[in-house]
Amino acid sequence: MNRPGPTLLKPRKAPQQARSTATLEAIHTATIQVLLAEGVGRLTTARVAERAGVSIGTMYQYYPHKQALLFAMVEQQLETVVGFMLAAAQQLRGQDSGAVAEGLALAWLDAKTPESEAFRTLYGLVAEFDLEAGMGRVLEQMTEVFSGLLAAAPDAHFDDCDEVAFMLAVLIGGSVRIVLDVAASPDNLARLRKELPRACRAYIATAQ
Amino acid sequence: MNRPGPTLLKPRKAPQQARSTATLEAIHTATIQVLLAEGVGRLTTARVAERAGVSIGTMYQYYPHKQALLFAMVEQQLETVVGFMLAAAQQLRGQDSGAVAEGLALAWLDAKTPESEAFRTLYGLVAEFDLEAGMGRVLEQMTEVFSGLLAAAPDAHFDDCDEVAFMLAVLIGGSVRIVLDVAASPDNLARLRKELPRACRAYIATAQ
DNA sequence: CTAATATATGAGGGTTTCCTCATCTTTGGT
DNA sequence: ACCAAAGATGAGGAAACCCTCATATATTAG
Repeated sequence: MNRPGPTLLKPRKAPQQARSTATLEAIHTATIQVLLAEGVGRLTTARVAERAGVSIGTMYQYYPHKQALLFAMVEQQLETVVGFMLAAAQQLRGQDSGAVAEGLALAWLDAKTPESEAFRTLYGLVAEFDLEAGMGRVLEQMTEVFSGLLAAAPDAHFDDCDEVAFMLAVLIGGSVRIVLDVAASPDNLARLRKELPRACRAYIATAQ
Repeated sequence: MNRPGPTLLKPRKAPQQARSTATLEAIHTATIQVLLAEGVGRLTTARVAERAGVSIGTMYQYYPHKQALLFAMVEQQLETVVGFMLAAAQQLRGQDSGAVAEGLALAWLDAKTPESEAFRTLYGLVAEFDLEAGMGRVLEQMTEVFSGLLAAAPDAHFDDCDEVAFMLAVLIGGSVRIVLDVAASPDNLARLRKELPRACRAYIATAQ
């Protein structure tokens, strides 16, 4: 994997006037649109610029190269999800372990479902450079949060809290991802929403 | 997603002499090697040919274009996994539902772990064209097999066998995929191998 | 109003990549 | 030993792509 040095991935400069903020937004949404409409293989600077209604050069005022743009966008999406989950976690603190498990599952679904298309398309880029690292980071963060929540649950004590939290994160993250990725019919989503919380509760119950 | 018509993805011609079979093998392994060493972005016909020790033209004798080669390789990998799981399923037929759940989890792990690198790199291509369809197909097949197995379990009867089977497939497939993808340390694999069967058993137990 | 700064433009150089095709070599049957 | 079919070659045409830079326009502060 030829990951460019981290420095090279940073944006070139931040917008300072309202005008440029809008341009950046346009570029970002255009990127998603192109990705959706044409696929990763046809995601080119020219196409993005055209769809955004800006010139090619404008893009390069803010990002040193294509990769930096994509990296920034994925990074932002990941942060959104993490923020959402942290908020949900606060809501669940102190509840019984079963409720925590169910709540986390539902929260994850709520975080991912609405903009699932955008997520999917962006994750198509994951293989392009070293984004596994970013997603691994998110997984670790989630494990930590989950672990704290389970430790604070009044009803139970676990042998290895981290292990259970890791498994929970993996079960939730994995199943949601796979359904959104390869089988995102409303039907399957309904099934998932109904069964995943139950599965998580069942796992937690037998894990203590 | 600009999926090329299905016909266009078919190999150009099949090898008939031993020599060409070897060349094809060389091309296939070279593809994986390049993918591992350089990443999707740098997977070019020239690089593959060079690594395989054959000429560029030779590749195009068997595949009409790059996509067809990649498509064929992914397809083959998927078939391997399915075959492996079908064999495992036969072994589990007639056992109790808990044992079936555990067995399926372990079988899936065994199918995916050994060549996890090859799988990972190939799945990096999934976004390039319409491979979600292929993976969706596999998921459906697995759901069907799982469902049959659960229905044949002597110890229990489920309200909606298909639903449970679907969820089981999603839990197993998702968690294994995510760990191999983004957190494939030996440590995490050990955790998964220990906890996933337990989680599956727990889910099945509460689902009837 | 003016100067200084921020933002936008897009033609085009240099590179990379895909794939063809005319030509040559190897193989297997007779 | 001979030949038709199978297999292999690789220079190069055509297209796509990334990114720069000299130039032009908009905005803000003083």
